[in-house]
Amino acid sequence: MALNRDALRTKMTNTVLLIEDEPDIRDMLNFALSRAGFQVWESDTAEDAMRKLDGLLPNLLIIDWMLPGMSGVELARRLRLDTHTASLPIIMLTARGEEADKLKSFDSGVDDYVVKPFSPRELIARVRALLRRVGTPEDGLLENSGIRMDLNAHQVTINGEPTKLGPTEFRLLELFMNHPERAFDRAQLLDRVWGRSVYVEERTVDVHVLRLRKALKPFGMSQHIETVRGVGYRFAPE
Amino acid sequence: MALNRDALRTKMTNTVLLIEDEPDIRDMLNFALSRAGFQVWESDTAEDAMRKLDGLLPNLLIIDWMLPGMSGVELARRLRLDTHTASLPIIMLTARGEEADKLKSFDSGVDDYVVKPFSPRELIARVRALLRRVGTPEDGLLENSGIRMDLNAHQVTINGEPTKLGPTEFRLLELFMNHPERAFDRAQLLDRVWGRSVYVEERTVDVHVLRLRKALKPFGMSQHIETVRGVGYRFAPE
DNA sequence: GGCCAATGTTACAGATATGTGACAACTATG
DNA sequence: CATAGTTGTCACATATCTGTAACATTGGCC
Repeated sequence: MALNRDALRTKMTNTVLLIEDEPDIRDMLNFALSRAGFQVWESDTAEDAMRKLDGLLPNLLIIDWMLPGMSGVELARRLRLDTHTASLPIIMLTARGEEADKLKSFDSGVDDYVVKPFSPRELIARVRALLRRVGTPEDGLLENSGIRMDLNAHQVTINGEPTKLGPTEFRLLELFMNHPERAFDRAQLLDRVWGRSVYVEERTVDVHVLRLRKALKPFGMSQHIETVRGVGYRFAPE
Repeated sequence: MALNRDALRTKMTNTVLLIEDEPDIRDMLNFALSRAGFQVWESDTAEDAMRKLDGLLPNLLIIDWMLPGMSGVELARRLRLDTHTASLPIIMLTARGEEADKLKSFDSGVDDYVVKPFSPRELIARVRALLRRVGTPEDGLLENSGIRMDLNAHQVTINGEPTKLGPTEFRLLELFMNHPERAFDRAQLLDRVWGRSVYVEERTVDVHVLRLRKALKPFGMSQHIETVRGVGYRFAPE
């Protein structure tokens, strides 16, 4: 848990795709969002937005209800149908305050709804609340050189194939993958994998490194655990 | 073995805990929520709510800003600090429309915010949107890998064949299927399946996992409940 | 090459964790 | 208040992990 908090804090900045045709509002929101630490992409039409969403996905969408061409609601509806974009958090922006609109909006799978005129600070608060709720997708995931550790599921997969690791080997690999390249001596490994209060022989580390290598061997990944002669061991990415 | 009555409260699909001191509003919301298919629990103070949350958790909280004694914001803040309740979705309800309040509210970890007077339909739409975002199924149907749970009917079918599960096994499977892949340790399972006010041995979890596996066995589904050695258990989809 | 220290490897016995069956107490319900 | 079902614990059986020591191999240095 404490780990997750840290992971969130150091997470790279969240990206927001802002889909709004009125330049004034777009600029104002871009300014406010940027100042709040978000990276902002802009689109002035639904069509342009869909093109942008073909590639790397943003963390959240802000969509204006009224857009030239395809409407915001229609865009939201379509995004929900596509598995690639289905789980993107969406906040809808609109000038109309009628309840029917809100309900239609929610029905199309929108996560939140803000009525113009609104305060940028409130919008940002809602953006933050939604991102907090969604969590960053790769949270709790360690990946490097085809080795993936899902810390929540407590599972390791190599090129998609699940692998079985003993508890100690799991923690050992976790440490290595958290600090790729870095070499640890045996004392450090004992400290960080076994814990401070336990006394075990330093050579025991060697045995567990061997066991970890054995587990990675069938996938041809054992060479990633390198020996640093006279020092200890390190994880070597591709 | 002093069992807390609260812990025995049966929980059906999509339970909402409504924390509101004004009887009129409470009744109105209870009516609207019930008609929308939610099971509603009520509290008229933050203190009572906290007591209720010691047992099995509802799916969502609706908290009034103004409460006698501990305020709604303070309650939200406290719930966020406790890992047991930290991830509960919260909607804050308030008569004040001032922006500062909203921001304070969001800062305390609230997911959404609705200003009185509001339309019950909008509130329900927001409840649904939030539950959808969190991953709670709206229709009370959980399905994965051929196992289907009807949370309303309290019934499990595997590939169409009905199965009988004890109450505890049912809640256990419900938790697992709500969080596929994720590994839970025994303390977490006790917390979330038994409720935190109950004290039972950790090994008791093992026995119920065994019983759950036995129930799934005739359908060849027992391998979906995986042991994570040194940690606990997890649900593994196909 | 020969030597030494560092590391790789194996085997194993003890320690831990988990699976399982039995049972008595408890609950709900009619 | 009797019955059928459920619950939590325990004791014992298995399965898996752990640390160590002994021996094998490697790498560097003279």
